[in-house]
Amino acid sequence: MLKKQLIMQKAVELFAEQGFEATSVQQITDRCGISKGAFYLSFKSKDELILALIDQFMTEIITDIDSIVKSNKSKDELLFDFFYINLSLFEKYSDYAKTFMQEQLHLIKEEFIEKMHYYNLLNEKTILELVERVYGDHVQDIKYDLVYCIKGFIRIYTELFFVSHTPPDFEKLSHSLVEKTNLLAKHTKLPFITAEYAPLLQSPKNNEISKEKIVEVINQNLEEVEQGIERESLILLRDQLNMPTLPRAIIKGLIRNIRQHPITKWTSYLLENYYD
Amino acid sequence: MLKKQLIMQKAVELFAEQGFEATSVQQITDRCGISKGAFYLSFKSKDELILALIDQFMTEIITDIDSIVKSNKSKDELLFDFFYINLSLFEKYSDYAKTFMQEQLHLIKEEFIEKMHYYNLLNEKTILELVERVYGDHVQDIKYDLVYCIKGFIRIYTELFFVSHTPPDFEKLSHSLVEKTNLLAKHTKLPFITAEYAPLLQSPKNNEISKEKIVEVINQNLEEVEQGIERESLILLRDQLNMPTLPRAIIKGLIRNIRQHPITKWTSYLLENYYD
DNA sequence: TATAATAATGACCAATCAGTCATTTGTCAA
DNA sequence: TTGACAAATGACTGATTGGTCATTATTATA
Repeated sequence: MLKKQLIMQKAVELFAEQGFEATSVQQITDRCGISKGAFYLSFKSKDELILALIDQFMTEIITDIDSIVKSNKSKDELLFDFFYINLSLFEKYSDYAKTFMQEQLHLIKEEFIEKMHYYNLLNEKTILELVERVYGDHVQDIKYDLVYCIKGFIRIYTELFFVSHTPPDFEKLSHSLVEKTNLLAKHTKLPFITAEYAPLLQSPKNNEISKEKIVEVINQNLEEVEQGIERESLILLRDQLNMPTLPRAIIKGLIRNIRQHPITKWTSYLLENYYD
Repeated sequence: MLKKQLIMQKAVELFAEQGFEATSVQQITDRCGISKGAFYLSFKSKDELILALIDQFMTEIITDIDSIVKSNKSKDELLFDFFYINLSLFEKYSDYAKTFMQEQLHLIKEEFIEKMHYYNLLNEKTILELVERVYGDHVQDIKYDLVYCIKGFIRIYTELFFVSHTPPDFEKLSHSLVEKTNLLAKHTKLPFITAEYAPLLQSPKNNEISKEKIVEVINQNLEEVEQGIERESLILLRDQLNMPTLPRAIIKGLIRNIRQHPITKWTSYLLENYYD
């Protein structure tokens, strides 16, 4: 399990430098100081490594952002924190971001694209929730537009940091983006994304978080998490999925218990959105 | 020369589908219905093909957009037309856009990245000129921010079209983006990109358009353009670069003469910016 | 220390690639 | 019809790839 993490870490470094088509398994194992054969003890194939990296990166980002949006911060703080965390995460995981954060990047294999698509929709849902929380019903007609403007802001300023190599002032940028978003929210009269585009955002075909899927993820978690509050909470939560008996407050509390742990926080995100 | 165009056309199709790392020369020649050897009669290497494609796409886009910005349209029309043309061009050259329009895409070779960087800076300069023309001195402090917001808008809505496969309504979107840009231009008080970022935009190291470079491009044009107004204009303009004698009005007129021709319009762009 | 079980190795394989070049095909004028 | 030249071909090469597997090294157990 430790070896696996080492490979993923070195691999994403190389991918950010060269792209994964251009990075060979040999290069990865060389940088890890292990043999080529050892790679295939951790991953069945190079593709599986890439899928694992996408999962690791996207679940990390999405849970942290969703956590901010769902926190009980004031409306004023909320938008600022959202931008600030978002930008900070992209900096922290800049190797991942460089490798995967291009929407229609050449992920060649359909499998990769689908996965990114799925995570992207989850992310859009979170941003939509943010907009609704911050601006309430006043922005009903323009909320989808706001989601895309926010995405556009983040995209282009992140790119600026990647290209310019200047030390980023996330504080200043976040304040600036809050102002811009507020301006658009208050004055926009001509939204572009109206009803006909909305379905894209509202959980299409495979965007749904199913009970079975969550149970699967929990069982996976249980293999990796030792004794402790998290483990107990996981087991109780799994039982609740199959046979609900406990009151909502308790369930909420159990979800809270697994919010912080790096292995289980994705599960808490899934559950939180399952019970909404 | 015709063969070269065929190869470029089919190649960019395949690149948009698979990315160029994953596309083999054999695949390209198969789709063209020619042999592999014939490819190397038109291009010295696969890399040379990619560089040629970047040149073709970026010069096409940049000249057309710059042409709009430099036209004598009213301020009201200008911004709308800018968005409309920009979006239309991305649709027209969607295969190119899919392949190249990802800023930090894995163009692996330093050479590719540099080229894209260069063109990107030219594009930013054009957008800056647009902002200055439309909003005048009122936006002195926030103009660089506006440039990036405009880029962000275009980026994210283009992506939306690429992903959603819905028929795009450029008219509606352009109106919407005009409104958004106007809002930001009128009310923004907290710009992010101030003096310290500005140098990035103001013709750095290799962003300059040199006389020698233009002469080189003109000589290349002359090999491809037959007799006609364009050819005569090119020769006169080349002479003017080496030994200026004619008044500005005449030079402007000569540049106009080569504005429309597909082969020479990039030259007209270079000259226009050389004489500004 | 001896034995079993697991972890790690790297030579090897088949497939694929960009690029080459001897050969063939096509196209002229004489 | 012939011959000279250019255009086009595709079998071939050497290098690189993802992935395998017989062998070796390491660790744990008795």
